[in-house]
Amino acid sequence: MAQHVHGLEDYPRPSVAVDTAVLTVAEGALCVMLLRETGKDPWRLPGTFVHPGERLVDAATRALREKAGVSSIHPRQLHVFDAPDRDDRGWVMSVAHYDVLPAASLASDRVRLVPVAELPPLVYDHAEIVAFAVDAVRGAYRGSPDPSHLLEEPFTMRGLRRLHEAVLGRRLLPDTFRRAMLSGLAATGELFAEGRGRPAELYRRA
Amino acid sequence: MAQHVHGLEDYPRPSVAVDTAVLTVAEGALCVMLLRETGKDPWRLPGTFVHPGERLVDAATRALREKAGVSSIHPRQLHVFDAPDRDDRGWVMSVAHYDVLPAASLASDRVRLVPVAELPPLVYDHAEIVAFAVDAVRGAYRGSPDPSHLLEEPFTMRGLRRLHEAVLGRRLLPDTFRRAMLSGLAATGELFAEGRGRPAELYRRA
DNA sequence: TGAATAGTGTCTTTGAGACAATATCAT
DNA sequence: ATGATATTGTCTCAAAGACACTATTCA
Repeated sequence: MAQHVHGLEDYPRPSVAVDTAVLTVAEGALCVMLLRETGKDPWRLPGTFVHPGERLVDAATRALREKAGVSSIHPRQLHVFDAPDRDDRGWVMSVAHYDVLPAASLASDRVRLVPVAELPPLVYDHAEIVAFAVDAVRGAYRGSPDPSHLLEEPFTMRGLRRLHEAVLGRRLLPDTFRRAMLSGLAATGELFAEGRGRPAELYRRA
Repeated sequence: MAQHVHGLEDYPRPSVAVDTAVLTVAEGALCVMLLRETGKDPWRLPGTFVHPGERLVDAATRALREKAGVSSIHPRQLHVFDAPDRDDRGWVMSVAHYDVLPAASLASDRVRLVPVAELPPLVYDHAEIVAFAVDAVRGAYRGSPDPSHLLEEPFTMRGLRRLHEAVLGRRLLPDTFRRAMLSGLAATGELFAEGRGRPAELYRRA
């Protein structure tokens, strides 16, 4: 990479960070993964500064692996938070990212899963980043069945509906939900019985 | 602003630029404002590096005023383009922005309005930025009447429809369009006659 | 059999899309 | 009157929402 070519050395540059809101569903609620450096710091999202030659998505992935022990992640860009005084360490822009992962892959003693409806105070503008991420994920779950692959296949219609109810934060009518999702599903023909009642058919994503 | 505090001085930093796609409607087509430094350079979007303490939106506004003579602009953030080799001068990220302005306010000998359907080759990834901007603007014009205030009030339903047809790049049915837009409009009660035919009612945005 | 759960039938409402009819003006 | 344009009526179709019904299983 050619550094210090004409036009680039004249400007002071900002530090560019990435911060990622990792969302999941745990105990029937949409949760965000938070961590804190020490026991008394406020909660924060995992983030890091971008290294030279690194893509933003790779920086976000690296931060999650190193700081939260999370792998197999594919962060997506949300928004740049650029208030000059947002970070008291200096001029730092944060490119917010988000991703959605199964809660099982977030098991670590370094992190805590917190329902997005009960957020504690977060550093800087991290609460705003969570709000952006929640909007993006809820939008995706309105239109298609489990776009983030939180469920293991195959799954029942009831399981899929419970997941969507957790993500959206509201109850869904079983019949309306079924008809909205069927076009994006493939029936396996297999059945799954759980306790009483008629067994449910098992589906995969189409 | 506190510079060189712990943790910030250790990392080489990228140059952060803003590039803005200014869209408008001219001669019945959605156009983007392009400029070039010299006569033989390829076409480009107006952009600049972000100055210390400056917000991205202010940098974009400054670039448009200085390089294209455009004022009264309110750029909105689209996406960060961060390929490490996207700019041959070095490590440069570009935060893409867009805005929509009346063609009359873009009159300048430094710029050219080009229909987005007939883009010439652009520098770097500027064609991709234009594509992002076109998607955003078309999405906004699908749902509500002239959200970017391109039309002077009051206007006729026909004028509004011609504008939306230009933005979306396809013909719209007069009656369907009218019914889709009426909820976002306020009828003035005044009429406007243009040549033959029944005079059209004049509307304002609701 | 009865309770519980899964799935379907169907009615209503809403809106898009499309075609046809009516209204109002210039010539 | 005739042509041109504006506006409304109405038909069809599809999808969401909601309620009621049928189907299948366990206790």
